[in-house]
Amino acid sequence: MRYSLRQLEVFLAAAHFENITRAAEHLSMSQSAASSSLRDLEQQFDIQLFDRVGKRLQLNELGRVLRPKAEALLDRAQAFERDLSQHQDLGLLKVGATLTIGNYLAVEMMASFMSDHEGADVQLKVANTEAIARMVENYELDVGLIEGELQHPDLDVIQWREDDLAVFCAPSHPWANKTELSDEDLLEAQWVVREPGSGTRQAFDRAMQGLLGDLHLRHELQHTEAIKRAVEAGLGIGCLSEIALRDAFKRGSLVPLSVPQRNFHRRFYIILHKQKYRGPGIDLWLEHCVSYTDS
Amino acid sequence: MRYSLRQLEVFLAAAHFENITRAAEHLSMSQSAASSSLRDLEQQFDIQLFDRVGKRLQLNELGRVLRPKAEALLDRAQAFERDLSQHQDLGLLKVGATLTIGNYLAVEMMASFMSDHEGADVQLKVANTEAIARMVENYELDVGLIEGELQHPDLDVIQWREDDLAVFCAPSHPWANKTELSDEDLLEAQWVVREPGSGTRQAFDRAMQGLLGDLHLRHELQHTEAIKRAVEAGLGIGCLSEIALRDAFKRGSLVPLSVPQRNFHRRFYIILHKQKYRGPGIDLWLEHCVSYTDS
DNA sequence: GGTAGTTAATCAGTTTTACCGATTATTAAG
DNA sequence: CTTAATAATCGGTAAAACTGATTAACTACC
Repeated sequence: MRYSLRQLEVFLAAAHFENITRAAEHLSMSQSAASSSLRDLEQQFDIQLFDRVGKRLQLNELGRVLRPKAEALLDRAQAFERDLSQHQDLGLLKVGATLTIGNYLAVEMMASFMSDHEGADVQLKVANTEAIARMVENYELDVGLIEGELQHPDLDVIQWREDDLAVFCAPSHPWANKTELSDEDLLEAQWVVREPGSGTRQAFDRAMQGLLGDLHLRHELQHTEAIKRAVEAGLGIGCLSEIALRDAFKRGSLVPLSVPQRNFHRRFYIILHKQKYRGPGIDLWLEHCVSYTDS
Repeated sequence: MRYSLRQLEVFLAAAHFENITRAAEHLSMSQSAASSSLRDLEQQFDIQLFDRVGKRLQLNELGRVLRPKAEALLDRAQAFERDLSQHQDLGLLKVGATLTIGNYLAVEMMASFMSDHEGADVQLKVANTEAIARMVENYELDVGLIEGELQHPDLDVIQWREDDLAVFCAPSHPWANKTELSDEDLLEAQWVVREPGSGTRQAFDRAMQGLLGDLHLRHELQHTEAIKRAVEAGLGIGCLSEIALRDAFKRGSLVPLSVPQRNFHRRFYIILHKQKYRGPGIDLWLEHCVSYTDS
């Protein structure tokens, strides 16, 4: 064996930071040790993993090819280390989710996952679809749960579950007892919706095709709870994922409105890096995602 | 990482022979080295992989559980070692090109390159000469294909192929059957040309030396196709690279005009970062550039 | 254009690790 | 009881990994 796991760690940290000094800090070693470790690795095989010009380190073609393989190998090595340690723990699972999923699904999923699997540890990161995808691509997250569609050569995108948006108003709103809204009603309404760029807004825009330019978008807010409170306060009617509204509907603090001629359906997706090693923790999480149904 | 690949090798050899001496021979090391290597591994994790009954080593329960995982890991490590030494893979090649080259040459070059070289992947970025040069300098692109001249201490600028601009008009234009344009004609004409800063415009300006201030530049457009449509519509006469006009001339939708006293010749260049590691992918691409002739 | 700040590489020196040869202890077989 | 086989251990050495300091090349800010 002409290389060591340590050299792999250095390589991957350097690839991640594109900076030897920070890589060394991250691995708790001196900058000179990291530098020579990387040099040794390259010399052993007479290759270059980085382009160097002055102070810059830039992962080159070969480095980009080798990185996923090294990442997978090191993940396996770490899984084996856990096996050796007998702490049959699954390791820390880093999950990313978009806002709606993170607030209304993922937190409970995390809780039930951790109670199902003694010793499991899940870390949740909430961000928008693009940020989640970037972090999964960059090995900063193990799994992503997203709303938006996505196409990426290095990522597996798995259809996960179905979701529907619901249009709703306050119980005191004049339409609270209306059986159905027509397109004319939609045009007349004062809307309180999520900001452009969010997955919920994308789905809303898609559902409103044809009317979009003529809607009265009175407020664009970044948080689902803020939208619910705004609608409760009578500022207009809203449109959010059903999962964010279930409690409010049950309590009666908000009232669903029927809009049968519009399609509010969408899908949630699970994303994973194709070349990442899927240890037992990830496998169990995927299983959990499939079997999980919120009660 | 609290263990080494070497320790894994020792563990596996010992598990195979159930005999440290043989295992040590097999790994070309002393018995004592093998013994302490195995002891270190067990001590690090405070585990026992073997039952020791007198002189005999017997793989125990835990050892039997861990052996297959260790085998799998070491196999992967060896596969990765092969990847490190052979690096036959071409990887993703990031190519930048200016507008004219990108639209009329590079796309077909990419396609034929990828069909010639199984497994090659080329990404194309279209931008102006300065932007391409900056990205090559910054290691964001592996190769640049540009029209403008360039002088840069960190970049290799290689002459690539010859190109000629052509002056042209609509078939319905009064000059469509004129054999030659004089300088007086050029001054009288209504011109539709590319915007300043573009490589095509640089070449045009150079060709028009001496007349430049007095030309009627009726329209300055950023896209070759827009210029062609403007000239077709009779808005004036144009000047673009022949490669952008070949189809239109063949179809007869535009007509070339002869301007023998002016030199419309120019060169295309390949640019590369001097200090960049030129892997097999880049080398193959350069070869492809030299040999490629559009049919 | 000069100056302070970053950064990767390098060097000299030290610590740690890996390894060897020799020895010892334990066991099984004769 | 002796002998052969073997794993563990010990002392010493060579290799490696690492550190701190320095250097050289670049960046960014005046």
